[in-house]
Amino acid sequence: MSGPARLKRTVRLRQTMPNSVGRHMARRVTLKDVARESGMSESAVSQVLNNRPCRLSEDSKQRIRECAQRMNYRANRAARGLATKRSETVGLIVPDIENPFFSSLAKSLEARCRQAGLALFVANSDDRIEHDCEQLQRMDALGVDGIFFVPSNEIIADDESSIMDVLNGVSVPFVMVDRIIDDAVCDKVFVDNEYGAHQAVEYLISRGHTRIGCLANTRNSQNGRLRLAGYRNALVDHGLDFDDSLVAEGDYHGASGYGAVDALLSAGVTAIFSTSDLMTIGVMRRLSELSLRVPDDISLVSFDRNETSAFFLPDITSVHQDVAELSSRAFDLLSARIGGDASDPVLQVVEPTLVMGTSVSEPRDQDVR
Amino acid sequence: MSGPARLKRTVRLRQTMPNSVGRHMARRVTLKDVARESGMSESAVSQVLNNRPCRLSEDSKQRIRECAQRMNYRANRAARGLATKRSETVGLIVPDIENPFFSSLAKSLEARCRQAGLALFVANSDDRIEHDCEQLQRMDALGVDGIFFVPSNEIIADDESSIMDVLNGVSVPFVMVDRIIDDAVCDKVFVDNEYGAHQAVEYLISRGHTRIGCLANTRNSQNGRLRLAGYRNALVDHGLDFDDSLVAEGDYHGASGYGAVDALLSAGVTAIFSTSDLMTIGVMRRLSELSLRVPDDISLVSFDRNETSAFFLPDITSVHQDVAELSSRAFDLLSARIGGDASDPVLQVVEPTLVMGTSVSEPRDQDVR
DNA sequence: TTGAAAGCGCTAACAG
DNA sequence: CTGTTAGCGCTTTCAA
Repeated sequence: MSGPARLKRTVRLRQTMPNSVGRHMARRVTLKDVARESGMSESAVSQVLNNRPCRLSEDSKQRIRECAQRMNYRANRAARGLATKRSETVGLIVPDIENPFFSSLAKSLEARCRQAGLALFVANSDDRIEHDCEQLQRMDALGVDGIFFVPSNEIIADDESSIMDVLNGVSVPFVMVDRIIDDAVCDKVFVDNEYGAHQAVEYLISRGHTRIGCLANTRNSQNGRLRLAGYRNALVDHGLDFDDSLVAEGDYHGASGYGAVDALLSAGVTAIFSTSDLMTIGVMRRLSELSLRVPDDISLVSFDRNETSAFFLPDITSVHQDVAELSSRAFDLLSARIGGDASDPVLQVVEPTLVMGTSVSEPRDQDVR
Repeated sequence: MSGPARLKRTVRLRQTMPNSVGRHMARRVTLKDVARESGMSESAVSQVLNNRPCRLSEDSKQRIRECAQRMNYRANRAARGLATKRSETVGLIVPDIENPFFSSLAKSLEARCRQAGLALFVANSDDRIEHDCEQLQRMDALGVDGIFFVPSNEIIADDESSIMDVLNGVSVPFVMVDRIIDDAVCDKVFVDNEYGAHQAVEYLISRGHTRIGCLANTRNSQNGRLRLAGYRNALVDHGLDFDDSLVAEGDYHGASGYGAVDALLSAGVTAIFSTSDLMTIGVMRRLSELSLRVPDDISLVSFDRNETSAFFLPDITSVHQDVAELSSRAFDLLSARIGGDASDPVLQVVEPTLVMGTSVSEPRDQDVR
């Protein structure tokens, strides 16, 4: 349909700017330039442009401002930061920016920071411990005022020791969000994953299910283990046995959800608790291939709810993590620390809620055994 | 199910570190400290730690390295940047980090940058022109080495003039990605949206469809308009009439897809070309509610393909934008500019491909009219 | 009212 | 082989 000629098409064209070679990049105008141009001293210019309480004649002030404007002066923030030890910039490190939960967190934090006049820079660690360390040090060395940090799962799984050194070496405040390294001494805010799962499963039980499958990422996710724990505890709390064969291992991606369905079905489940949205998508696809309908043939509860999954049919009943609340708490905490608060580290828990959809009904026939 | 007591639970606890007040934040150790400690000059330390070709005795070198290590010295990058005019950091500005296309772009660029020893910081503009300007200036002032810039739609829609000033004032190279401001003088790399849409519609036509609906965001998306143009041109190229009533307006979100379906159906379409994944989700939901099956009752082609939509049933035939290719080109371009390349600005086009799924079949009965 | 001077932490050119 | 010096661009104290 397209010849290979269409591929790798590169157009080299002369743009609007007359005989420009590359883009014209003016040397940055500095404070000194403005000082010279306005006939004032550098310090005077600095004062005025930063609205410092200073006693210069209105005349001089005007002249300075006018000059700066005309010359299109903008302060070099790196230099300013060097002098003031403040950059009005904070960082966020996430394991996977493609994960809707984290991109939503990023957006939410960004909005909050902007309100406060801070810029937020997001870095992706790819869920790799060494990248966490790199980014942490880099942001610190670059002079951000504080850091929101969502650690890699690998860290929590492997060894906490290597990162502790890095963490201790960071010279700005940071708060740990969503995923927690127990030994770290810092503010932490996270969602009560265990409780969320507990609610979900308790609900299924209340609708009459007794053989409930659970799909969880326990291998490399602390939160995944907590969700499984919530599942287990809910069963136990209601006098049901925990049965290994009803638990499937997933990895937070669609394929693992897809692949887990058959085993769960043959174990005779009447409901599935899938502990992440992405996996739920895979589950639904497989169910659909098998011509099983939700909730008529099988009930389904999920975790999270992104823009995409919100449009599924049927509406999936799912555990909702309040990202806005999470961001807001994290922001307040970091903000206070940046402001100099030196009180003891704090642990804050955001409670998830079960959002009702239409993906759950009573089990079809009496349970087999 | 949970008393309000569980909400807003805040635990204030003493952490592992014995009588710490807040987190212990050591003063950052500086080059001077290392110099003093090792009995060498600052410049010597600097040379050694940066592996500069310098002629110091192995002995001194060792001592310096050992000292730096022991004192846990890490260079202040802001200061270094001030001195060297290089930060080894580049920025990316995207309109909406929650949009899977952009988060995927971010991740891809990040990987590419990391390979090259650059850190990538991502900023979100919320598709607001003033935020674009802010972020651009801020990154510039902070001393990044270059910027990947995906402009807000608003810019392209509203007025280009206001941002041109800002763009001209930026003192580091930048490349425009995916969305293009025509007047800007800089490297640009984008996907041929018009051609992608053309392929999609041509394919539908080849399968016998003549009444094809199009769902596009033309109001505030240049790329949306291009996709519509591709649709139109494909029709015309194949001797079909362009019919206004077969075009619905969307906004890239699920709800608009959902809402557009009924009108298209009553206009008698046998196939729908939905120009974005997110909208397609809404379309599918509505079709499903109406008990219309894809592709038996209606054919569907989409644009993009993210992790979520890849798991839909049926597989949606869709126009695929090669994010890896896009990033790679953008990176090479920026990289060259950072390296000093001053040749004329370049325009690069990445061709999208139509990925075959199973969402298209021949129209059911002969077309009505 | 205003400016000079010192310094933030680092690098680089040049002189011993 | 090694140290001194002079900045990078900005802020801030303090003296004039």
